[in-house]
Amino acid sequence: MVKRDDGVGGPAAAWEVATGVLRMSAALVDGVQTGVLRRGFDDVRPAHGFAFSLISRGPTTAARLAEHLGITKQATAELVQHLVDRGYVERRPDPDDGRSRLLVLTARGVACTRAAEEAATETVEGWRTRLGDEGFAALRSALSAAGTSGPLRPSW
Amino acid sequence: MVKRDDGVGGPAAAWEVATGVLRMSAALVDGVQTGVLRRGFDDVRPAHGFAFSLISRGPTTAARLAEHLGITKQATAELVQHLVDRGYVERRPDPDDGRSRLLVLTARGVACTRAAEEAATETVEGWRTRLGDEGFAALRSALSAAGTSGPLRPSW
DNA sequence: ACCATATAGACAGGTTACCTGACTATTGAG
DNA sequence: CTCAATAGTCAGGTAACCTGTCTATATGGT
Repeated sequence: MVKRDDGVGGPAAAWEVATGVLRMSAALVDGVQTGVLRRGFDDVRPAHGFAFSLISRGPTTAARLAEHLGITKQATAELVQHLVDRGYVERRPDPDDGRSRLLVLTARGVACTRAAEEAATETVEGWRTRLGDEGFAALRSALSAAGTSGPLRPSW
Repeated sequence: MVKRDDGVGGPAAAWEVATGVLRMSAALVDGVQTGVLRRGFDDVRPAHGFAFSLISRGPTTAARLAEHLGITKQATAELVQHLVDRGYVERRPDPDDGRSRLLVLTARGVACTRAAEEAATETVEGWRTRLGDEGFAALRSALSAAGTSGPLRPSW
């Protein structure tokens, strides 16, 4: 008689899921990175993508971005400067608060964000091809049902 | 008539899966990190875990570890020194090759590896609780069917 | 047996992405 | 009107990576 390890539960299954998640995430990050590179953006790192994902939702401040990324204001200022220098982001005065400056994407920043979304979609569509519609739908609903929430940020 | 975006395919679904994978991976890394910390190991980073995962499979050399982690030999040497200094890893002469030294886990290294596995299992079991056995099994098989392969290493 | 080349690892030095701490300017509440 | 809180900057430090160079050992061709 087989043990339940071969079915649903047990540490072996947990470990398999853990490594699967890590591999899938690594494959996604890598796919986005190379896809963005292939589209001509060779001066952005994955961490910048997480910054884009906030800024593209509308003008933000460096302080909010720092909280979103989970890093200090100083590190954020450096990251923003990098993006400004390379023409992805623009700083403009905040009409409502003389201390802060609003961060907005330039046209190039929007293009890069779109490139990242396309690359992510490509990678994920590759999984859908392998899984079939049914398996893909199962993956999708499992991911959302697992309820891992919080801001999207680099993990290590 | 609803569009197929609400069913299986389309860019929206792809994006949802992408962010779900990233969030789940981040939650796992975080869960392992805090779980390992709670078990008394406060001087290891996630990257060390990927080193442990290779070394725990049997004695290795720094060169093989470098390739496994996808970093240079120099960075690997530094990482290994860190682990040796803190009593997780031991260097011993390679009987078959006078140039290389074999890396093996100490008792402390084994204990830390086990702590990481326990923490990972805890985190994954949390998902199983939310998903139910059926959803969890679906997640498991989707992850393995997606066929993302390659060595387990940090992605950014 | 010998030499050329490849490989394992160490040493020196540089880059960068983060950190802490101290500072200025502006806001907002009592 | 002051005073604490907040947005951002400046100065300096740390650690994890990098490239380039070196020695010692191994290996394959002549």
